[in-house]
Amino acid sequence: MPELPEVETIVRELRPLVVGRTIRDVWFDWPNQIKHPAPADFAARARDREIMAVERRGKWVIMSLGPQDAPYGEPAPAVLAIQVKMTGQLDVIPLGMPRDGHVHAVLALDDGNELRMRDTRKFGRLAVYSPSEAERVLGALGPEPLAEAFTVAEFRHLLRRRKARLKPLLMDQAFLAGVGNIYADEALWRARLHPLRSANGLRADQESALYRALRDVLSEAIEHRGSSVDDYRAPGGIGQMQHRLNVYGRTGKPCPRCGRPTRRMVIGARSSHFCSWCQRLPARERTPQAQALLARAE
DNA sequence: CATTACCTGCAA
DNA sequence: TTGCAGGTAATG
Repeated sequence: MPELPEVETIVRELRPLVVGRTIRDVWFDWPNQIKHPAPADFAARARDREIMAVERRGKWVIMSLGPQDAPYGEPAPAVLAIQVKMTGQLDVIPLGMPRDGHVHAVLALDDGNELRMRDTRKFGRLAVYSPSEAERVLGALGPEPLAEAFTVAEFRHLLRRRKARLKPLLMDQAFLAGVGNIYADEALWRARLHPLRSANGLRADQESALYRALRDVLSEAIEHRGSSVDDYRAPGGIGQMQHRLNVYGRTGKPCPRCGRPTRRMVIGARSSHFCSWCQRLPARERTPQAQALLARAE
């Protein structure tokens, strides 16, 4: 399930394969995956544009497209934005290679290759935006946790304005861009914080620990090309970070730090994994709702 | 703020 | 055959 490190890996591996190429044709067979503009207009908006750059913003793959050079094309640049969500895979391979039934979008490039998205569950989305539309959509995202400009002081400030539980808050893309279920659980484990803790109830040293934990785990995951737990695969193959996860998907297994069992509980309709000992919830934060959730933990 | 729809594959 | 997995948009 691609989060920041997985999308970063996809972007790095895609970049040398598509930058400088021009999109010559567009095909798709599942219009629901076209987020913008209307599916009927999508191909015309994307066609005959050069891919100038490939970047990541949160969990989005962002391709800057040059102006259309076709006779009646738009003289303005555009942005191709792709969300791979749960099961999307991007590949650049020779045009016309056999497709299985899960390839639902293909961009033909001018070098005889195609950029294809394979997506079993069809949650992935493709959009072509004008630069100002892209700015609006991406502007709704929170800060990039690995950006140099993202300091512990800023993180502290953001945490103190929110009373929400840490787990759903870390996954809120408007709060912080790019963190999903895996790395939220892993960062909380590293920082020894219970997922139900309130953001504005942390001590200063705990705020710093969480900042460091987030940056460390995301950087380490990028070094290992992401976690291939289900369908995630970058253009260069699967990642290796799944072997280095300490709590995610390890329900019942011993905590690598203290040996006590890893527990799993449902918070905001998503599973959370945490150490029953290292990440205790202070008595002060054991509200009736928290107690009820904890009672249902495995 | 919490829940549901979107989807399919696969485990129970 | 049911239900769960989960990122995000949409809805209550």
